[in-house]
Formats: sequence, structure tokens, C-alpha cells
Amino acid sequence: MLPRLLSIDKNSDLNMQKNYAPARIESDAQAHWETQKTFKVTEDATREKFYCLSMFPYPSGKLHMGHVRNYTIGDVIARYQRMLGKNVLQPMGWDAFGLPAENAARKNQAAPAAWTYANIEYMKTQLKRLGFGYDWNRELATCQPDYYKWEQWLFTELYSKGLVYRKNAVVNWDPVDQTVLANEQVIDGRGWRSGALVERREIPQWFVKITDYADELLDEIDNLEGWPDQVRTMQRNWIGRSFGVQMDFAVQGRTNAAGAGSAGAAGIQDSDESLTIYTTRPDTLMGVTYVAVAGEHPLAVKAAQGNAELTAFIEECRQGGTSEADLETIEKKGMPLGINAIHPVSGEAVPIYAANFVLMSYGTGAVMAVPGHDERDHAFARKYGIPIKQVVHPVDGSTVDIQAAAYIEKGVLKDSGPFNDLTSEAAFDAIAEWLQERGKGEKTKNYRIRDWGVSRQRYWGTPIPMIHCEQCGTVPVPLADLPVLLPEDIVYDEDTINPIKENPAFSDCVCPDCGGKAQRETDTFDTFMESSWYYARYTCPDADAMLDERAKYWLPVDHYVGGIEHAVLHLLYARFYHRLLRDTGLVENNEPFTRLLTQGMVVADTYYREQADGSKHWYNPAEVEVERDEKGRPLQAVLSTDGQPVIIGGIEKMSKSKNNGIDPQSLIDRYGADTVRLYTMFTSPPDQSLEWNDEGVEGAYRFLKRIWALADKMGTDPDALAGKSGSVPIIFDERQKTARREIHEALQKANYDYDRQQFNTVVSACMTMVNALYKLGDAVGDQAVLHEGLGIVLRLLGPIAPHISHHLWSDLGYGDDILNSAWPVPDETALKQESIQYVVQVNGKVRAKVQAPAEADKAAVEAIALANENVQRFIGEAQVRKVIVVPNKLVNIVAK
RNA sequence: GCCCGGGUGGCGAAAUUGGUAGACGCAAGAGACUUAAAAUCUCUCGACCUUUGGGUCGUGCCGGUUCGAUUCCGGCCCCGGGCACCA
Repeated sequence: MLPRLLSIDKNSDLNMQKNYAPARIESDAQAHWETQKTFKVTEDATREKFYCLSMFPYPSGKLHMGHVRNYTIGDVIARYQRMLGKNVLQPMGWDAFGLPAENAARKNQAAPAAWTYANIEYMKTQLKRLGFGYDWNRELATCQPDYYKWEQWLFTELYSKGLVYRKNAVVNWDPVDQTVLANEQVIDGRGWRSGALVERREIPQWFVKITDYADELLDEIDNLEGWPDQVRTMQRNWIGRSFGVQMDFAVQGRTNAAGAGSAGAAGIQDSDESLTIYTTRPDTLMGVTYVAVAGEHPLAVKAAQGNAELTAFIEECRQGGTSEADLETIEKKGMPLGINAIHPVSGEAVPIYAANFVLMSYGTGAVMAVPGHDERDHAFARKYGIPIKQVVHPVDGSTVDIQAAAYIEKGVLKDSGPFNDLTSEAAFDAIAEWLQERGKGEKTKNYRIRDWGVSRQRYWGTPIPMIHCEQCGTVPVPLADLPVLLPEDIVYDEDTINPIKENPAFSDCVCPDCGGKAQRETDTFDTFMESSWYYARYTCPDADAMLDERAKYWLPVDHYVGGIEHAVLHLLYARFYHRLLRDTGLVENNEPFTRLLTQGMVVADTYYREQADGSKHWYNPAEVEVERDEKGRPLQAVLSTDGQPVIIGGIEKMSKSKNNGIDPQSLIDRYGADTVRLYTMFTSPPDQSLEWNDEGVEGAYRFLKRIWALADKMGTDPDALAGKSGSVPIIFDERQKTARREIHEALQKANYDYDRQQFNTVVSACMTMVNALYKLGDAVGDQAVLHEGLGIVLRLLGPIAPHISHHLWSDLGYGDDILNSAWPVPDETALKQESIQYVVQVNGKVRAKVQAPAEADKAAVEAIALANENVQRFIGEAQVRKVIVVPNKLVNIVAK
């Protein structure tokens, strides 16, 4: 089976044979895959399918290291599955809508579309240069009308099913630029361009009812066995189903105005209003000493009428960002409204406060506060001198100082009127029933997850296919009129905020129902809408429907790879969307992704100098030299150009803002794609963060050169390569047997690690093999082991460093195309050992290593261990109490 | 603030998941080859002690369970990710 090998004249192209020249090998291999259409796939009912997907990139300009890592992991899995014989689909496309295109357009005065398409073109050449095995026939970009048309269609379908609605929601408002800001554009509470203090403002927005699917999305997390526990836990917490009690507090008009100022408060009268709150701790109800409402709450708004101080406070509450992190970390402030809530059980009046940490859009915009048993309420009560009551006591009867700190554990109720001496658990039900009987409240299931707000007040996105007609109200755009095209040939300059807002050419339209004048919705979709179903569209990218029958062959995705930062939002929206597709009859299963690998971030050192204005100027690691002591600890870092020190800013995710990115392209140009792929796979396991290190890349390159040299070391004797000495099978000597055992043990390890996707140790196993092969010489037996071993190494490395593996495999005559070769399995006879090493411990400490025959039983192993001189020395005068023998591993002698 | 991870030599890591801590690689040191350098090859490489046989300590910190703990349990410290309009 070695015709090609025999025909090679090793001296004919000496340079190429002697030196590893990745550029040429890689372009040859890529040309081979291209002309053979190696990665083009179609549905084939006779073969097991495998759909391997990596999260598609945002076309930001060029690939970054995170992309390289993500796509290498995906490609390794895809190629491995292919070599196992499956019909593998691995597509690629572009998450093309988004804010950066608008920013770039503003800066470069070019249309976002042109910028995006240019980036796609360049990044595609980079992906090809890395040798990823994609079926490019299925490429898609989410900004293409034939893609977003179907998303618009689905939205109108959801509207007709009542799964879509419009309501007011809070946004970040820049009062100077008169525009909505993304959270990213709010820096320290100010607009990024104007520097103005950001305000919270409510505007009408479209929502999709993900809460209708909350139970299903939560319950089926249990079935996602191929997902990391970390992600499953995060999603469970995100959905955050809780069981609690919703109850009403009657509102009593003004009584005491303590601290509420004086002016104008007299206008408020007794009312029969009430406010509704939700709590997961009804057992603490008797400890309520105040109630807090959002600044926008009708009660607060009403109380503020004519009250300048309260009006000013409510105004202050509107300032700052809308993100949860902002709201939770701001200084908690409040102001009494001068009205009281009536405790539903005790009838006691407790003050109602407006508070800056209560948001109108979350829950009911009002919370009951129990300072004794909630940390935040406790801090607030201390600040405003509100009483702190203890109503829950530890079960063990111990006492706690409730004035010093909140007691948040469950326990036994005291000072709770009719509920005294009940446990928290019993009180939950008792209080709920008490309220229910009196029509004041009921047990409720609540979710932390909120409906998905999909409106964005931006240009570069999918137009929301809705029309506002004065006669007919809101009317969805009918399928025949889809897609609602986003105009791409628009003018963009520094002052452009949004070319489709206040643009009659876009917004003026005719009502599909009455034919009268109407206005288009000018908001666009959240880009998560596009990324929530792209995996399905890849199966039938040219379908004249959202999806066709092909989706049923390929879905679900068997393996999905992407960043851990998508653990909740993207992955939850995609799970939700898949169910929407299912309930529209487009897919047949419940979950989109069977197995998930969340890859860690690529991180690197950061360096900066403080500027005069207090800001930081970040220097790229390539511009900095680090001085180290003899142990390699960094002493200081200096800028190469001026030799002056820079501050070492610690290790952070590679990013533009910290300027600590390493451009993959320069590494590919210098070392080739295989080295970059190998390095990223070897340095860290896929799910951990990867710390960048230039010398490590050099090491990966060195390893590939060693393999290249090994190929050169292999002779051409056809008998040796066939495992024969003349016509007789080779009898291996001890040294050769040892080499074979090392190789097959490493193979066993590599296969185990391929299966659990720990690719760094797959590479380690390959290195171990190569080290063993380097010890072999020219003897016939050595050559046979070398030939066998290198064949194994090439196939193990095939998915990781595909170009060199492809080249050597065919060049050395192992076969035609390595992708079509059989995956290697360990040879049992090579693994067999006559004697086994046991570690002998005395009282848990290693004291000796002994050899025992492989067939020795426990008693025999024990005897051999006890016979050891060092073991006897440590037993000394003590009595042997117990001997533990772990087969094939260890003996522990317990002596006292 | 809340939720989720992580912490092992000078560095990245490994330990088939309760059984030899540090595989594999980087950096460093020594040697071989070379006129020389680079490249390549070989060896050493956790800390401390040592009579050179070996011994003691060591996986962020404190405690516990166990014949035996990087691994399990309780408490703490530090670092990172996500927090709904970055993608």
C-alpha cells in the first residue's frame, strides 16, 4: 500500500523536504479542499449527520484572537466527527447588523452597509487562510433582505398569535443629543458623545412574550445534558421562577409629614387607592415598617404635585443608567411621600417612600420593606431612621442583634399576631391563606425574566414590520409586502443620528388595511433577533420560506461552540426562538443545541500611562518590554520607543479599549495557520481563559518542525513500513516494545481527551508520542514503530493542524486523503505489561515503588510491598493495622 | 449589589474525577554540533534540609471528613465573566 512513497525521490526537492514551509503546504491543502469541494454537504438519509456550529462573528473589520480560538475549536470538532465517518455540516456567516457599523460610518462618512460588506469580504479571506472546513455555499449575512424578510414575517405571525405587544419601557436618554443610548454608550452616567447626564425615559416599544415560555424554558434545562452546568445554572437563575405572595396595601391619605417637607402637601386627600406588591418572603410580613415605590409610580407622581422637594427628588431618580448593575450599586436614596400604606394584617399605617432603586418597569413598581430580614431594607431603614422589627427568630432559639444586621435566614415567627410560633415555611402558607380569604392577596408564581424588548431606536438593523394607521391602529405588514427594506444607500456623517428617523421617504406609507395614509415603525429589531435563528437558516439558506424540509434533517445542532459571555442572553433567546419556530410548524424538536461548549476568553497583559486629564492611555503589549528578575517575575515594564516605564494593568480580555489585542494575521503570516491553531488548542483547555504568550507560539511552531523532521527520519524500506522483516513479521525488542507501549498509551489518552474535548492534552499526548519516536533509530523494528507511530500522530493532529497532516499523510504514502482515513485505536497487545509498578505508602506517605507481576493478586502485592526495605524502616516498631491495595496502582499500609 | 466561574512551580498547564502532585510545553541553566551565531539534539529544573540513602514542607487562606484530599464538606480572601440597548 505504499506506491507513492516508493516513487518519492527524497533529493529532488531538497529544500522543501528539509524545511517546514507552512505557507506552501497550507495553500496547497486549501486548494485541494476547494477543488475537491471537500466540505460541501447535502442531506443524506443513509449516514449519521453531525451539525457542528460556531457562533458567527460580527464583521467588525478583522478577525481577533477570540474568533481564531472559537473557530479552531469548532473546526477540530467538525473534522474529528468527519474522520469518525459522519455527514458533517459546518457553516459560517455574519451577524451583520449592529451598533459598531453606525459608529464606523459616522467616523468614516461611509454607509454602514458598505463598511459591513467590505469587512465581511476581508474576514472571509482570513477564515479561508486558517483552513476552516466550512461549507461556504451556505454563507449568510443577517443584513441581507432575503434573510431578515423571514424574521419580519415571523414577527407578524407572532403578532397575530398575540405573542407580541407594545408598551412603554425605560431607555437611556441623552438630553443633549436627543437620542436613546445603548448601555455601552453610557459612561459614568453620562452620554459618551455629549457628556450630558443621562436620564431614564419611557417610550413605547415592542415586546415578545418570552414569559409565556418561561416554565418550559426553565423545566427543559434539566434535559440539556450536553450543556455545561455553569450555563444551565445561569439560565435557571436568569429565568428565576419564584413562588411568593402578591398582596394589596390600602393607601391612606396624608397623616404625618415627617421629613416630607411642608409646602403644598395639604392638597393630598384620603383615597381608596391601593398598591400591589409581590414578595417571596410573606413570612416576614409582620416585620414590614415601610413601603417603597418607584419615582414614576402614580402615587409618587401624585404626591409630588405641589411638593417641590419631592418633585426634585423624583427628578433625581430619573438620572443615571438603566442597567441592573447601575441600579443595584447606586447609593440607595428615598423620600417619604407623606402618605401611608395600611398593613393588610395589622392595620398599622406604615410610611410610603419613593426610592431610587425601585423601577416602575420591574414587577409592580412597589415593594414591601422588612428591614429586620432584608439587607437592603435594613441599610435603607438605618439611613432614614425607620424602625427595624424582628419577627423571625433562629430555630435553635439563639438571639440576634436585629438593629446591627438583618437576619435573612428562615426561622420561627414571633411578634406576628395570629402567626406566632409558626415556622417560616408554615407561615408562608398561613399568611397566604389569611390574605386570600379576605381578598387581599394570593399565592403567585413570579419570574425574574421579563418579556423581551426588541425595539431599538437605531438605523442599522431589521426594520420592524409594523404600520401605524390613524384609522386602523397598528397593522402588520403583509407577507406580500415583505421585506420592509432598510435603505442602504444613505448618507452618513459625524452628525448623523439615524437616517430612517424623521425621514418621510422611509416612514410614509399606505395602510395595508384601509389604503389610507400611514406611518411605518422606524425602530429596528434588537440584533439578538437575527442571531436567534441563523443556525436554522444555514440548513436551507436559499429557501423561499423561513425554513424548509432540510431543516428537519439537520436540526438540532449537534454541537455549538461559542463564548461564555453568551451563556444567558443569546443562548436563552435562541432556545426561545426555536420554540417559536416549532410552534409555527417549521422545526420538529424542542431544543436547538444538543451539546454546547462555552469557550473561555483570550486574555493578555495590559499596559497604560495616566494622562493629564486622569484618563488612561493603553499601550499594546507589542510596544512594551517587560524586565524580569531571575525567577521570571516582572519587575517593571517600559515602552520600547522611549524607555520610560508604563504601568502594568493586569491581565484582561483582549479588547480594543484596552489595546491588548494580538493580531492573528501577523502570526499566520509568520508561522502559518497550523501553528496558530495548534497554539490556541494546546495552551489552555477550551473552556478556560487563554493567556497570550508569544514564546508559546514559537513552541508550537517548533513541535510542527519536529514532526516534519521525523518524516524525514523515516526510511523507505517497504518491509519495515509494513511491519515486516523480510517476509516474517517483526519481533520487537524490549526498547521497541516500550516505545510502542508509550505510543498506544498516549493514543488511549488522546482518544479519551478527544471525546471529552480537552484538546490541550490531546496535543500533549501527541508530543509524548513524538518524543518517543525521536528515540528510535534505523533498525527495521525501529522503522516499523516509527511508521506506525507517525501515522497515529498525523491522524490525531489532523483536526488540529490539518494542513501539515494532510500533506505528510499523502506525501509519505499513508493514504489518499487523511480526512477519509480510519481513526486510530490503541492496540491491546502493545498496551500489555508483564509487571506493574505499585506505589507503596505507609500511613498515607509514599515510601517506595515496587514491581509486581501483572497477574499478582492482592495478597501477593501486599507481600511484595511489605518486603520492601524502606517500607519496613517506616513501619518500624508499629503494628500493621490495615493494608489497602488499589489494583494496578497503590498499596497503603496503616501502622500504629 | 446579585448570579456564575476560577485560584496548583518563574509561566501556561496535567492529574481518566478520593489513590505517586506538577505529565506536556514555555522560560532558565548545562552540554553536544558549529570558525561563530542561529537552528537542532541531549540533560537538569517546586521549596528547604541532607550523612546523596533519603527526609520535611508544598495545590489561595483557616478548619473538618478519610487509611489517603488539588479532588468531598463548612467558613473566608483575591481575580475574572454576565446583569436584559456591546455582540
